[in-house]
Amino acid sequence: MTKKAGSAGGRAHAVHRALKRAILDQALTPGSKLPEDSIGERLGVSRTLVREALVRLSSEGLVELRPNKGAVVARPTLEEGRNLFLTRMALERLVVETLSGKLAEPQIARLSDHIATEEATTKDHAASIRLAGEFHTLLAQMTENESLIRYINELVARSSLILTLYGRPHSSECAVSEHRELLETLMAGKTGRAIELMAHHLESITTRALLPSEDRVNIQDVLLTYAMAEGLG
Amino acid sequence: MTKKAGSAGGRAHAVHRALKRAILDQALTPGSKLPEDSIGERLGVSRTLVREALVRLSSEGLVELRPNKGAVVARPTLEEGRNLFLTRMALERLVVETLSGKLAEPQIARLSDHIATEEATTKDHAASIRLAGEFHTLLAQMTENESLIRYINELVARSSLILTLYGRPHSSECAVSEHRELLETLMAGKTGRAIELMAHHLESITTRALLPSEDRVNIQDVLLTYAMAEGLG
DNA sequence: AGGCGATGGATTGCATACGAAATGGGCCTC
DNA sequence: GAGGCCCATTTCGTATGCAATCCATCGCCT
Repeated sequence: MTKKAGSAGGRAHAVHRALKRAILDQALTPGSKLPEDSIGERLGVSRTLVREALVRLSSEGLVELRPNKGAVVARPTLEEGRNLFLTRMALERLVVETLSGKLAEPQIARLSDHIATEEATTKDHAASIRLAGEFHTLLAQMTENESLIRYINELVARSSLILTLYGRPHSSECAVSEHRELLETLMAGKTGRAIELMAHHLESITTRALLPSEDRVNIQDVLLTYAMAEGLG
Repeated sequence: MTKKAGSAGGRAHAVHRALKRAILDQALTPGSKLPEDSIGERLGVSRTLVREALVRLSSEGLVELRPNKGAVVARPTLEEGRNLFLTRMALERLVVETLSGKLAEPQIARLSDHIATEEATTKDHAASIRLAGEFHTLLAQMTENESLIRYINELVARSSLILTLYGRPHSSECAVSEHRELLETLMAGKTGRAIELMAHHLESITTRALLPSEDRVNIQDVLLTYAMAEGLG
């Protein structure tokens, strides 16, 4: 009865989820080639389904589709990164406005639990990035605003990409304490303050993680570019 | 040298553009079936390309992909519509903030020209909806913020869908005078005022066009829902 | 010896083919 | 005469095959 493979929605969606997860886990890093053949072979599906998944991923901005030249994991520029966080800020503001003073008890519990998990995860760098992102998508989902949820999901995913590219290795990209503080402010219904917190929170990421080490970041970027050109990966 | 068919990017993109345009022009109205075979036959391409285009369109929220049941032009609910305008407001606010006091001369000319065209187009209802939308996408493009541009484009497109579904037939959905006033406020660099204007402008649409005829709209919505459930379409 | 054009392998672009699910109509039964 | 079941048709889901493109390598000509 039950279909054998990974959950619902047809195998095309399964491929999409697999690739997306691989990218967000940094198993596939920005710039990686994504040949239809090898992926299909590895996942046990035909190129057709891989192609469909790649189209979806490109719509989400996670992969770049270069005509006749194959797909690669997206490699956002630093400026695209800054613009992305600007956009994200505008939408997260709406999330906060929508949720302020309106969180129900189970929602609060869920968020609090999640923050606890974040606090407990200090070792694994990649995991803490993922958890930090999930906190924001969790908030978004509670707005029950479909388009808002979709866009926040996309932006959070791409933010991960950007942080893996330009983020400082050992800075706390998303300070967990700021998540807790935000939650408490939302519960108290202090909308204005919550907006400030969220703005500060996201601005911290861009300034703390992205901009301050501008020269270092540029070096890394340039080196990676040349490495790719030389076929080193 | 030059490829024969409709501009660049491969035929899949051509199919995508064709369908998108057809939907926005209301040649294909919400709920219309979109069978892969007939579309492919009509456009002279195979189902493969049509499928790819439909996947893209579903990513943009313009078509709904029902597994094993075919694709239809999206039919947003009234609540989705309201949420969508909320989201759009948050992003248009960012557009206005970014552009206020920073418009260059050629940009101003371009916008002014466009508004003139809008003013001259009072007869054709569908065309005036399209032009009003284009004004907003034009503004967005001037921010040069890639993600912002993409999302505004999507939201404007879906807004058209919603207006064709729930809009009052003869109300001016997007008052042109408000566009002109907004432009002048942006030129003057009065950011706060510009934000107010944009908010009022979009709120006008939701309240003037969507909400006031709530009973009429609800009847239609409810009836359609039941019709669908009964297989009438 | 160095640059330039040809050639072969790999990979994408697109179409077609085949199996599976849903939909609609006809026939049989009650 | 009405209702339900079965089959035919239509449309989707997926795989596969062929032509076109690109990239790298090698050979050739200057």
